[in-house]
Amino acid sequence: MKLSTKGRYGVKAMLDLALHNSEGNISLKSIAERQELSENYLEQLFASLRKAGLVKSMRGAMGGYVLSDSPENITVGSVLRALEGSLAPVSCVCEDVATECSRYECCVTKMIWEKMRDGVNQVVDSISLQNLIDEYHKLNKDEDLMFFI
Amino acid sequence: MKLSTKGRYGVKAMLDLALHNSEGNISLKSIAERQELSENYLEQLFASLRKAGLVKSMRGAMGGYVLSDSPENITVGSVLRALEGSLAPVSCVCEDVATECSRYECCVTKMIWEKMRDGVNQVVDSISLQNLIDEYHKLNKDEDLMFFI
DNA sequence: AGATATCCAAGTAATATGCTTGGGATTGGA
DNA sequence: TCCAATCCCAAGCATATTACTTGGATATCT
Repeated sequence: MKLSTKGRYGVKAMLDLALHNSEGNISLKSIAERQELSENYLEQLFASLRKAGLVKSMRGAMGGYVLSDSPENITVGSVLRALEGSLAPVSCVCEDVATECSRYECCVTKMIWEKMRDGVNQVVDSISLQNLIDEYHKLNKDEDLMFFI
Repeated sequence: MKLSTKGRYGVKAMLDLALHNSEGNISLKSIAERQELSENYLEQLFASLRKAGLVKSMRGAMGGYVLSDSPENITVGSVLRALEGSLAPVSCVCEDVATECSRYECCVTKMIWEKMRDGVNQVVDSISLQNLIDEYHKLNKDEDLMFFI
């Protein structure tokens, strides 16, 4: 039950963006270089993040992305769900597009999947980008690399 | 971040086994028929469950499987981990074989994955097969089908 | 005009999933 | 003693998913 690279890269990229939040538009090129990710692949991730309203984009020279809201108001959960879809462990209890199941009402195991879904959501919704920034500065107190995350 | 069919089928099959716990050896054939699963595929799942010590097997005619312990003492978590491996969302925080990472000590996002892992484990380890049996009887109070789960 | 960006749609190699197939070994009963 | 039922084991395999790459179009600043 692993996250795909979309979720992992997406959180990294969003934290990178948050750490450079005051510097205006941030290009995917610079994020890709700092985090050692494929720029073209990041494009796809940021298309989803933009559609989810988490980032705003500016095209052209000096263009790039900025967070749509302050880091305190963007949770890891919203980033992950924007990129991975529902974090439910089975599709029948997805918040977005729960797949139909004939015995939905009498399914015993459904209770498990719902609790797992809620447990995961509770964790990721309680972590904001600001929490990650704070953690970052705590870990990198001396050497301020602003680099690998 | 979905479970594979191994985890889903495995929980269903283990609940089926628990519901027939008093009837001696239960063949995969009968479980496969009741739950509409592939018998051959179930063989693979039960190989893992047996290695994990969750079921005991008896070969030959009248053979089959029984739970190794009472349903109260077998958790959904142990079943899922036996079949899916660690439920950690990324491999660097797997309990079993965490993959190496050069920046393990200074990784900011690691905190997220650990919390997700712990959150999921807490949920699934708090649900026993007996809890599912109780739930089953509650939902099927009138018609006692002993069939679909 | 031209460099630097985002945007968008396909294409693709590698990997994982969800089984099936084909055997072998063990056991209980006729 | 034989045979049917069962677990056990290793491979094979079609399909789907993943993790990108490629090739372009469009917008913006200098």
